[in-house]
This record gives sequence, C-alpha cells and structure tokens, in this order.
Amino acid sequence: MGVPTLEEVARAAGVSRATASRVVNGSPTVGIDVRQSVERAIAQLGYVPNRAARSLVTRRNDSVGVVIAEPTGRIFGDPFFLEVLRGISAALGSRQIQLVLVMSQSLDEERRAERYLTGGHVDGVILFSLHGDDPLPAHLQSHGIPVVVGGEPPRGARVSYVDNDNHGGAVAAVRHLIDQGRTQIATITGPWDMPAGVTRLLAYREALRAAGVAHDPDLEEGGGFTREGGRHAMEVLLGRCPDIDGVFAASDLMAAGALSTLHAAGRRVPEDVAVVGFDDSILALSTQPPLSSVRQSMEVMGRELVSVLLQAIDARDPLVRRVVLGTELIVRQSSGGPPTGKS
Amino acid sequence: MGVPTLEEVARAAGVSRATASRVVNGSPTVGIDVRQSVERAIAQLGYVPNRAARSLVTRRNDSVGVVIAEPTGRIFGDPFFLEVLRGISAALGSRQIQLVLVMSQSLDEERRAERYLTGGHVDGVILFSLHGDDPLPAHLQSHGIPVVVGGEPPRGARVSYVDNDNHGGAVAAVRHLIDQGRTQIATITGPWDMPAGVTRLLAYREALRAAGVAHDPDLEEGGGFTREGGRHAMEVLLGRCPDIDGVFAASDLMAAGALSTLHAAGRRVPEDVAVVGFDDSILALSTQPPLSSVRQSMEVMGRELVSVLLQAIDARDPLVRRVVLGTELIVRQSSGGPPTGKS
DNA sequence: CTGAAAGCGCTTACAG
DNA sequence: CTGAAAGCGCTTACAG
Repeated sequence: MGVPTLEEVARAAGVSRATASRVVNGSPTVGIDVRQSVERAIAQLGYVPNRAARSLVTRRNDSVGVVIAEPTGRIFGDPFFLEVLRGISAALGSRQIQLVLVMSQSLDEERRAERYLTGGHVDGVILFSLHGDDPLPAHLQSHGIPVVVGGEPPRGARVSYVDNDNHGGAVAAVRHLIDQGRTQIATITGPWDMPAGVTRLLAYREALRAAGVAHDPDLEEGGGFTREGGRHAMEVLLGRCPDIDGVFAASDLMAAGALSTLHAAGRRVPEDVAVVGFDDSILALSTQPPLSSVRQSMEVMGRELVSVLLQAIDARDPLVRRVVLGTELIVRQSSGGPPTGKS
Repeated sequence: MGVPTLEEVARAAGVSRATASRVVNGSPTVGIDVRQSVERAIAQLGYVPNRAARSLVTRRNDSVGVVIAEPTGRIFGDPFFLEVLRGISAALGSRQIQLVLVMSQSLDEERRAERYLTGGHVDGVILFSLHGDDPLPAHLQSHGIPVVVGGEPPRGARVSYVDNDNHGGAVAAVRHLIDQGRTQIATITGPWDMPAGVTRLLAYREALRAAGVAHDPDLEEGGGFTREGGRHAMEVLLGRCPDIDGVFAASDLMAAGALSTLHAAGRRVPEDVAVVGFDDSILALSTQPPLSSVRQSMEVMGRELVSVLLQAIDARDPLVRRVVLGTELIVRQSSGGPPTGKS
C-alpha cells in the first residue's frame, strides 16, 4: 500500500518495469496497445513517479534555484520580485520543474546558499539583485552550474542575462521631460555598484547631450534606490539648483521620496517640477500626484529567464545569451499627464 | 571524478560506507578518532551528500512546499508576501530544508499544484491566501500531508494555522479613532469570503459597540482588498453619510484608494476625516498624508509557520496548533499623528 | 563501536 | 518493440 510504485503499475498492466518506465517517460518505441494498458494502470493506481529515485539515476534534479541575494535588505520591499517570481513559476511549472527559492540577507546566509547551490542540488540557477562586483555567478559557473542573471550582470562577467531596457527607458523618460519644455532636468541615481542604476544615469546624460544640453554634475545626486535616499537627494538638488523644473528618478521609490521633499518645499508637481520615476511599480499609483514611470514587464522577464536557463541546461553549452526586454513610458499627472490616469 | 560519493569518503578515511554515513548524519555511536578521520576526508574531498539517494531511503524530501494560490491575482501586488517568504526562508535554511515555491493563478495551475503536492514531493505544505471555502488544506491532509495555513484558515477546517491578531489590531484601530473624538466612523471591508476581512469587520463592530455606538450598516462598505475597491467604497460611503469623520480600512491598499476619493472630494485628512489602514505595508509611508496602520510582522509569521510545520512533520501527530501573533497600531498623520512620523 | 548486506524506486544500455 | 539486469548513492536493521 502507500504510494504505488512503477513495479506495481507494470504488474497491473502485465508488462515489465522497463516498459512501464518507457511509457511514463513518453518513449516513442512502445506499442500502442501496450502503452494504453500501462496508461490505464497509471490512472487507476494514481501513480506518480518518485523524483528521488529518478534523480538518482538521471542525475538531474528537475529543479532550479532562484536566488534573491540582498544583504542590505534594500530590495525586499519591492513588489517587483513577486511578479518576476510569478513569471518564473508559471514557466517552470508547465515543465514540471521545481522552483527552489533561496533568499539570503546576511553574509552567513549567502555562504550557506552558495554551498547549497554548488552541492549539485539544482540543475541551474537564476540570480537576482547582484552588485557590480558580485563573484557569485562566476563562482557557480566554475562549478559547471548553468546560470542566468536577472537584470544587468556584474561588469565583465561572462554570463547570460535577461534585462529590461534600462537605457531605452531612461532616455524616453528624459526626452519626455524635455518635450514638456523642461530645461533644468535633474536626476536622482541608484547606487554606483548596481549596474541598472549606472545605466540609467548614463542614459540620462546621453538624452540631454542629444538634446544639446550641456552636462551639469550639480544636477545629479545619488539616492541609493531608497525612499529616504530620494527624499534627501531632492533636498540636496534643490539646495544646489533652486530652478530645477524636471526630475528623473531612477526608481519609483526614490521618486516617492523626492515628491515628499518637493511637497514640503512648496513646489507644485507637475506645474513647478515634473517628475518621472522608473519601474512603474505599485507605488506609482499611490503617490500624490500619480507618478509617471517607465514600465517593465517583470512577469515576462521571469518567463524569459527560465527559457534562457533551460536552453543552457539542455544544451550544456557555455554559450552566453543576452536578452533585452522593451520598456514603456507611462505618463501620469506627475509630469503633466491627465488627472485620472488610471492604469 | 566528478562529485565525490560517500564510498570515496569511506575509502579515504579507511572505514566502511556505513560508518561514514553515521558520521555525516551525526550519529553518536562513532568513535572519536574514527569520526575525525572521516571528517577530514569529507573536508578534503568536498563531499556533499546526494539528496536524491538519501531521500530514496529515508522517504523524506527535506523540502517544504509554500503555496501562494490566488486565482484573482489580487494579492500579488502585496509586498507582504516577500516578507513572509523571507521569514520562511531563514527558518528553513538554517535547518537545511528546501523551500519549494508554488504559485498558482489559474484554476489549471491550481490543479497542477495540487497534483504535485499530493505526489509526495514535499514533506509538508505552507498555504496562503485561502478563501473561506477552499478545500485545499483538507484535501492535502486527507493525503497525509502536514499542512499549516498562514492567516485564518477556511471556516471549519481542522488545520493548524498562524495568524496575526486581526481582531485585536482592528479593535485598536477603531478605538484610536474613537479616542480622537471621531463619531461617524465608517469601515471599508475586505471580501466576504476572506476570513481576515470578516474578522476585521466584526472587530470594528465590536469596538463601536463597546464604546456604546449603535450599529449602522450604512457605514460599512466592501472594497475587495483592492485600491480601486477602496476608492469606490469611499465614494459610496460619502454619498450615504456625508458627515463621516473617521474611516477604518481593512487594508492599506483600500485605505490608499479611500484617500484619493477623500482628496478628490475636498476632504482634508485628518482634519475632516481621519483614516487608518491595516498591514502597515510599504504603501503606508507613501500616501499623502502618511497612513496610520496596524502593523504585523510578516517575517515573524514566516518563522512561526515553519516552526509549527516542522513540529507536525516530526511528530507525525494530527494535533492542530493555532498561533496568534500580536499586532501594533502605528499612528501617523492620516489620523492625527505627528507630521514627520518616520518609522 | 563497526561492517556486510539489503534495499529504496527508478532508468537505461544491452540483448533479443 | 520488449525484458532481464545492473546500478545510481545512500541508510539502516542485523550481527558481531
């Protein structure tokens, strides 16, 4: 009794265990009648293959590790991840692959995660929220584990990744501010060691340059991708350049912080200062006024990550794949959009 | 070559495979000297036990399924889950147990998830965001799988759960509004089929009754735990009772929606209407003004869920355990708190 | 305290 | 197209 085994299925169907196994695994070399009787037995007994036994011989785990490593805790407030996870989960589930979630906040946890991942317990790894010099992808690769990074990978790493078009999105945001007639456009940037932040900053500069605006370092201030950082950066910017009339914040969270500073300083948004964020997160709709932002589909990113990873696992090739997903600027009140801009 | 096996460890240490296994599993019946030489071999070879092989014989997976089932997609914007996941992940990781994440949105996915979970692939299951009549916990239990529910379980289900003190939190919120001198206190409720929503509504009524206020159904309106629902509910309430001066929303998301209605209607918050939400989510700090809310520690909930589940798995008893975690009212500007209420 | 041996449930060359 | 047999890496009574 208990859980039925392949052996019992085979007996019930009057075939050998080998043949039953072939049916379960969809081998084409099985007679149609034999196949059917095995399938009937499977249905009748409610047979489910034992993963452990299968793994033991196939040397595959049919599981993928998803690592969210963020020692600073910075990212954890971000609903962003849930969406990516959903995309990953959907793509993996339809292929009968387990999603093993590994979150590490402390260095201790990170070490344990690394030991686990290199222990051969997963067939591949999806990595998130890396910093510029994170050795994890290279380390995993050196153990022969297929890896794909969500977002920009550490500089110089030869690793596959799927990223949103940070550059294109940021350029669109800044160009939009220019189109609105803004001439003193500041930016609040992410941390220097996070590639996405750097890319968005470079795109900001490029968009201004393309519009013939001279580069002014006084208009750039770091906000560390936090709300408090955004609030503070806005104060600094306002102190340095009181005539700012446009702000591109590299994340919605920082934009929300900037808004409260502007509010406190008596600046009207968007009349006095137009603000655009990045992420089009849930926050964008709850700020006052609603925040223009650059949208990226996190769910699509999740699916794409799985697709790239499975290719690497199946092909067992070290080919580096890079996928860049398009972004879209959503204009709301904070930069002159219509008042009831639902979305 | 490749990954070292127990056999190789044993050979290197000059003992039998059985003894090596005992050392790996911390059996006390091993001579101190033998133990040490095995440990040396393990370190030298970088041995890591093969989970599949172990599972096959122990009949344990050393993995726990975490199910987020939300066909409506309602909950997915909620950063809340990430925090719970962190708590679960931390508690599980320190015990070397895998966190297998299962998200299901469509009925199809839900069915697949159920098949997976009953297939003996996990040692136990943590369930979230159940509706009042969800048969999943009972179904899993009938397969002999230990289950614990995060939040209130479906009515009448004999299943262990860990929940925040929704009742106490809601009572505190309403009492606070009363203490502020509010006399026309409305509530925006969650959906009727979600226990947490119902509990918060009942607590609202009880707190008013305790204060000697007569029950007025006109002051209650459903908001479905969504922002849009909150916005609409506030319109309805204002239409029915223009003299409302306090609102208890059963979630921050609905409170945020209510705030925009109040804003559009020209009501000042908190001067004209004081508002309190529930969850103390990331939203509470980004609304204008910042939102008073009932805080619950989601990370603690995660740890507690693991603790209860592991007890059930180890004990193999059908004992039903109920854990209720305390909540705390955080007062911010939306109900008369100080202007710069950081937190 | 230690070892020889059986067995967990499956897949997969190898024959036929 | 099908079956007999070996073997994946581990744990655990059972002896001693």
